[in-house]
Amino acid sequence: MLVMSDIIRGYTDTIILSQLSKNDSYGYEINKVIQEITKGEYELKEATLYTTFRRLEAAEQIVSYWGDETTGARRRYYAITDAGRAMYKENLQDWQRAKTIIDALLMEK
Amino acid sequence: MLVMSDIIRGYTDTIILSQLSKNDSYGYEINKVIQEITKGEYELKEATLYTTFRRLEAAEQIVSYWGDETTGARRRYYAITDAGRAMYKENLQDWQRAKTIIDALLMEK
DNA sequence: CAAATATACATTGACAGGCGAGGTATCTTG
DNA sequence: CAAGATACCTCGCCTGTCAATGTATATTTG
Repeated sequence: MLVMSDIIRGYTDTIILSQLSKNDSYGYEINKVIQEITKGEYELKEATLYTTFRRLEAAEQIVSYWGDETTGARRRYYAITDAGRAMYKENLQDWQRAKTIIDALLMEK
Repeated sequence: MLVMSDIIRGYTDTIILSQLSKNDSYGYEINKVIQEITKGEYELKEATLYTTFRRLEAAEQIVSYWGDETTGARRRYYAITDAGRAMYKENLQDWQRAKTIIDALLMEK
């Protein structure tokens, strides 16, 4: 009933901003990194990944540019903006608060 | 952009199961208790609360019965079922895992 | 060399949860 | 008696997730 995707729901924006706060990257790579970090326990679905890019770009929290690969498939790189960094910082704080709140609400007496 | 409701999204079921695992209760009271526990930082919207009751009851994780108040507004009490307790236990574990995963994904290098 | 697999992008449409807005009824208190 | 608290409920919109589907290129393997 409650699946991992529901649990993580709402964090994809922050997760992607977090990755981009370290360095520019592209969709396929970000997904790979996430799988590595979580040891395969969590995978962003491609549809979700790309909708999230669209959303973040529309909100001007990231910008994109095409890579100049001369070989292999083309890559669309993303870079975080100042607004994105600010949002990321805020979301990090919210996550700390949320953890405390949910822990308190789920705590067994 | 990221609001508390998004953050808590997906946990309303578990939060309510958690409350009912302590004792039978009714909607209005559960909401009050949650506000107290979170010191007003989080409030379940009524629409959400009652949709959640319907969902949990349909899934046979809770059952309901009318209180026998002779005064005041009538109350519909809810009790957790065995299936509900099992689900609650599972969700608690999932929450622990989710915390670890999200922390890892949001951790700044 | 053909087929399979990996890399890399993208959209559409359905589904589910949250909730604003609206509604009903009773009791208490100033 | 008006206002506010207690207590319930539903409808319909919005938003995020994702299965399914599609495109194109490069590499590996039988």
